[in-house]
Amino acid sequence: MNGFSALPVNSDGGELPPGGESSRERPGGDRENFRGYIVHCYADPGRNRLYCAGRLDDGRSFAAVEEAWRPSIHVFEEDRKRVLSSLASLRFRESRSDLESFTGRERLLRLDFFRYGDRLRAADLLEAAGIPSPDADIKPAVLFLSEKKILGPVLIEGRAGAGRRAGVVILEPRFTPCDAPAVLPLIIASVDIETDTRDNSIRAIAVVCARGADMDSGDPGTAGSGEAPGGSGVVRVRIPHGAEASDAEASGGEGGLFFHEDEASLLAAFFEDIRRMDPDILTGWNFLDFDFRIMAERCGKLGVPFRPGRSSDEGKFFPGSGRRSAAAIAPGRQVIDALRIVRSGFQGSSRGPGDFTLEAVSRAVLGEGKSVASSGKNKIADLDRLYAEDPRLFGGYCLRDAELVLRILAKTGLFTLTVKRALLTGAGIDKAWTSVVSFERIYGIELARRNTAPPPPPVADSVSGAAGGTVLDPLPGLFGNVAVFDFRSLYPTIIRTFNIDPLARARSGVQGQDNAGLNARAEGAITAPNGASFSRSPGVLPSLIAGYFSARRRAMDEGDETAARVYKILMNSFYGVMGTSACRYGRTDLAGAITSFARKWLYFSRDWFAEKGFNVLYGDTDSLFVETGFGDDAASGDFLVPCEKLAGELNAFLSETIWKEYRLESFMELRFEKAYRRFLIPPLRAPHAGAASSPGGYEGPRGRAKGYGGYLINADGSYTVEVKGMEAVRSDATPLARRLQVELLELVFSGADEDAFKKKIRGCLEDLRAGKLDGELVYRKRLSRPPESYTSSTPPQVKAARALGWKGRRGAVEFVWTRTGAEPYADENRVLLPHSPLDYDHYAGSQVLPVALSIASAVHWDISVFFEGKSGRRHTHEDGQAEFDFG
DNA sequence: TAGGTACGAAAAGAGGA
DNA sequence: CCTCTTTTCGTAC
Repeated sequence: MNGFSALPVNSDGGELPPGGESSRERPGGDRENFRGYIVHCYADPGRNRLYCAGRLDDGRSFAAVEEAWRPSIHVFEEDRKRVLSSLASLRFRESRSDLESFTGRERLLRLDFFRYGDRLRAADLLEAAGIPSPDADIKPAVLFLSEKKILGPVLIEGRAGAGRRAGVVILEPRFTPCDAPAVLPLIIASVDIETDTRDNSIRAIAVVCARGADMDSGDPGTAGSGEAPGGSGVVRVRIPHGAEASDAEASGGEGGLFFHEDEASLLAAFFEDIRRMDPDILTGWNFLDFDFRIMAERCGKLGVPFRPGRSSDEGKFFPGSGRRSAAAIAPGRQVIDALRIVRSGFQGSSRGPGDFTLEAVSRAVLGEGKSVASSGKNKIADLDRLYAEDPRLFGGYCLRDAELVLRILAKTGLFTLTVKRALLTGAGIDKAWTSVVSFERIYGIELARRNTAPPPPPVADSVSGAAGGTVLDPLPGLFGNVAVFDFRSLYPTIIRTFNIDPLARARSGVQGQDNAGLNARAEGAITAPNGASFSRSPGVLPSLIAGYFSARRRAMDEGDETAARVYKILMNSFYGVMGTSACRYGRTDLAGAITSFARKWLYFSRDWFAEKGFNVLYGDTDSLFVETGFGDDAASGDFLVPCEKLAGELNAFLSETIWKEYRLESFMELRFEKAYRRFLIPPLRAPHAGAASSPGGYEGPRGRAKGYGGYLINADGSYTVEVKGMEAVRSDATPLARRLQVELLELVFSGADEDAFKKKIRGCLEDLRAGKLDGELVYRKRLSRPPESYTSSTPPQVKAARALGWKGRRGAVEFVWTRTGAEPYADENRVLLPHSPLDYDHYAGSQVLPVALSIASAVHWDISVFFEGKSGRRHTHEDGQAEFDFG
């Protein structure tokens, strides 16, 4: 069987003998057409087939059984001998592939396997032998979907029969990708379990279902009204020991509440609930790491089949380790953690809740807390008591928590956003937020369209260290009437303009540094400032981005904010994945090409403004802060016309330059963003910041990069203090420092004099020492690891966490600074703890005076009076700038 | 199973006087 | 006691 065969194998593998139980009797009637969305596609190696499960547009669920397709692996023809000897023990058919290799230079062989298990073994053997392959590491189900160019929505033609665990079973399916309907008729189930913390046994399970259509924040009839989407739910409670079984059972069934004598029957009944509700998505708060895991464990212990999925195959839980996060599989459905989605959703946009407990997020998002007010140990004690005394109410709380999760996902719009993103990338709903998987799925499909194989995965950790964004030297001081310009979607427009793309790089005719000498002969290639070269034939990424830009424009015209946001987030993720070896398309010089172009054009723009006589005060990656020279009488509108004119002139010059230098059409666009009446860049706070000198002579103190304050001119003529990077926006500064910084900036910006400024500081220091500000002195800081793992030093937050007895636990800790150092402020139940007397010297020296000094020095006011007579000592630099230390 | 780099501040810790 | 380096966190883009 092995050996080269000239016989082409068609992409359906139709000529191969069907695997598995091919002779099994086949139910189902005539061939029909269906339209739906694939929720989960996975291989069943034991039966040698693939399952695609999901939801049809008509609302029925389906499971399609693909038995004809056979998994393959591609290898390079030059490795043929080694391949054949490595895989001698396996059955496969070898043929010349009709795919082009990624570089376009090698020939590829295609190995078709009769059994999924053989393909798995082959992939392992190839890897062990160090033989590269474009696709051996990719799961068959992913290859199948890529090959068929399926992102999720599909037309299916096949023979239908009724299913036991899915609405329709489709046999001998043929798949064709199609457009998504306006709203997918998905069903989402939120699950919450309550356990006995002593043995992790389950006391109650609640499940609430909702239709995806009711999860859209844009629909005020459901989510906006405060009603739980969907509404109907079931909660099952195990009868507590000592409770009157008959009493409890008497209320069974009412309001979806059921009682069970034992945990096993409770679990079995829960899986029956899931089967009956037949959701496409299972979720919950911290669902993967807690609820799903516990259910899997308890089922194993009690001998109950763990069947959260659409097939009789059991679900699986893979615990996370190291960087790897936990994974949960419920065959035919998606498992997502609402906590993770909410966390990632708050990252980019507005400031989220302080922590991500269900209670805190409910309060922040829905404006209400959970039913059980306490947390931590009190919560456990309260729940224990409640369970023993009133199991019905206990079940009610459990159900309510499950409902809260759905309402949070609906209210924030995060469910809709997640589904839209999944639809766009083809990554499942569970992977919708992972940049690498999304990118690889999109790119894989585009390569399939071009009949091109992916590149072999990069060697681990080989990709890193490309230069990042460019920061222009900040000029410290207080300035007036500053215009802020920024490049719209800088990295995506650079990718589009300069054809920066993995495939275009591979096809540039020049490969990396080893062939750098060929650069001059690479006619027609585009060479980035970092030396990377790109073919001029349109790359995959630039085309994708062009498409996304126009789709985004359409979405905005139609008022679909969510869709517009999805396109933007997706485009912005492209740069990041190209800078990591976690992505098979990632290469250091790809990321470097983008940032080197960004640097070049940022400098270009800065110089253009400078030549026009403008003072460029600062800039970071894609922005420029320019002194306009306008007077304080210039209204918001007075900035608009001249600043947009400037941006327009620069854009024209930029286009002209890019055409002259590269013969390329520019998609870059500098825009006038906003104007500040006052703009303050503080000097560096670090010691010796002002002492630096260069051969050219003495240079003043450096300004602080990534930290500034501005007095934003609003359209109505009012002002807003905006702060970036400094204490006022840092969560690890005390509320005192945050408030004081904004107030001092407001003073300076609104024209107060030095005396008023000093008066404010004096008042603050006096109030501080009088104990009037004790409520604003609590630090809050996260521990990225459990306290016991800090060995090289003991930072204050770790000291406080240890005092709280934290073990194996991460998260935010609140502490105050006392005469004996950091001490915890409150316990897990938010009960205040006793602590030593507060160290006001510390707060004065670390929270009040640094904030005051950085603003004062930018304005050249001398506030040294506040440092004398304290524990600090005064030093004087050559330029007379004062600097202070504290003992 | 996993987006990136640039930057600043504060405190602890190391080493020297 | 001082200076210098390392560790850690949080942020800008």
